[in-house]
Amino acid sequence: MSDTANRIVDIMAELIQTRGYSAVSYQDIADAIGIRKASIHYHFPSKGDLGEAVIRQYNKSLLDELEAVAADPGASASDKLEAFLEPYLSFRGDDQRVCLCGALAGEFFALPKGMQAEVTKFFEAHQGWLTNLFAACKKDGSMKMPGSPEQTARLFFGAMQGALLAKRAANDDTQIDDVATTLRALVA
Amino acid sequence: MSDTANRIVDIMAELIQTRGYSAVSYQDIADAIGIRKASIHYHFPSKGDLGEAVIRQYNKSLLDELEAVAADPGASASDKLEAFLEPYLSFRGDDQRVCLCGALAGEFFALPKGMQAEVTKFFEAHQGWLTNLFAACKKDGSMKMPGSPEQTARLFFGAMQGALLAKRAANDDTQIDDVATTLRALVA
DNA sequence: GTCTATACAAAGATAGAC
DNA sequence: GTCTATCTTTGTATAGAC
Repeated sequence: MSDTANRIVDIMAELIQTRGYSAVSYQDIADAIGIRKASIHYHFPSKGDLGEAVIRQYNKSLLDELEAVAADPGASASDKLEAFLEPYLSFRGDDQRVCLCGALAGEFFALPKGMQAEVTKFFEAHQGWLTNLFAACKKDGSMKMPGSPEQTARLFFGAMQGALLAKRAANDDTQIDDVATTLRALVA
Repeated sequence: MSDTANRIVDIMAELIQTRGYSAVSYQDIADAIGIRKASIHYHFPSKGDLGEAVIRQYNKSLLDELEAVAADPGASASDKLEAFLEPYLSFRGDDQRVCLCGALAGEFFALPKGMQAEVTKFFEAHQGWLTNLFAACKKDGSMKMPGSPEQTARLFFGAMQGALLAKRAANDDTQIDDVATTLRALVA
């Protein structure tokens, strides 16, 4: 992908994470990176094409991390849990973004089908990763947990997604740490 | 509020809950209830006015329920928790909606300031209600809990908001029950 | 690859008749 | 209160010069 295409994807991701997909226009992107609207269409013919590219890059970036930790024999169960939490914790501070796919999930049926499919992948992949982690922990007894591996995965995933929304809507930075701390204690 | 105004608010709520605020137009509403765009402007001069009215009605409807249960001397702590969970559980089935304010939180900075303020109120009121519930339970020992009353409130609230998004994005109805079941077990 | 120019549809909103 | 008609701006997208 060209340098310009990368800049377009990056700024689009940021704009979606702050305002949502429907509210972002090619004009917004053009203004942000100092080119013309028509140039964006050269790289991404339709807005849906761009949206898909944004989600795919986001998914890949996060999943690469998770898979690397999962495959690391030196990483403890706790290390792996922290690897899951880390991206959410990174939204602390005055960051106005939420999870890309969390934002998109809120306007799900306004999205083109191709984007919907990518959002679905994100949810399934992250919940699946957590389920695998907790299933392994259940086997070797390295973590207690409040329900089945899948139930626990869903609780953890949903709680962090919700915490991001709450942090921003209630303008309270401590939301993320509060939920992360409580989740850690549940399996400690 | 007139009958037409009520119908406008109701359909707008449903459209926001399925597609988000930015993706809904006056034309969509007009088509849905069989009137003309201009008629909507008579009742709600601007889209932001309508958005605010929608959130206010949503907030009032849910908070009235919660406050009634909180004030009911015959309601146990468990009854009160169920009253909190009930609106989330109602999204099970083939309902394509999520929580109105959960959807709006995802596109927070695309909203007019007046709407942002109403969304903030929702988050603070519901987390506050839960915090009060758990604080009372801590005093009388009627529930165990995994953290402080406020931390527990944030966990419960975020987890249910996240569960709604996950249910729809992953197209898996069991998400909501799984999370609700796990939460109940945490304080049982 | 980026630009100017433009097409075309849809958006939010207002004026004024009924 | 609802309508038709219209305004103005913005949206996505394409054509074609450079």
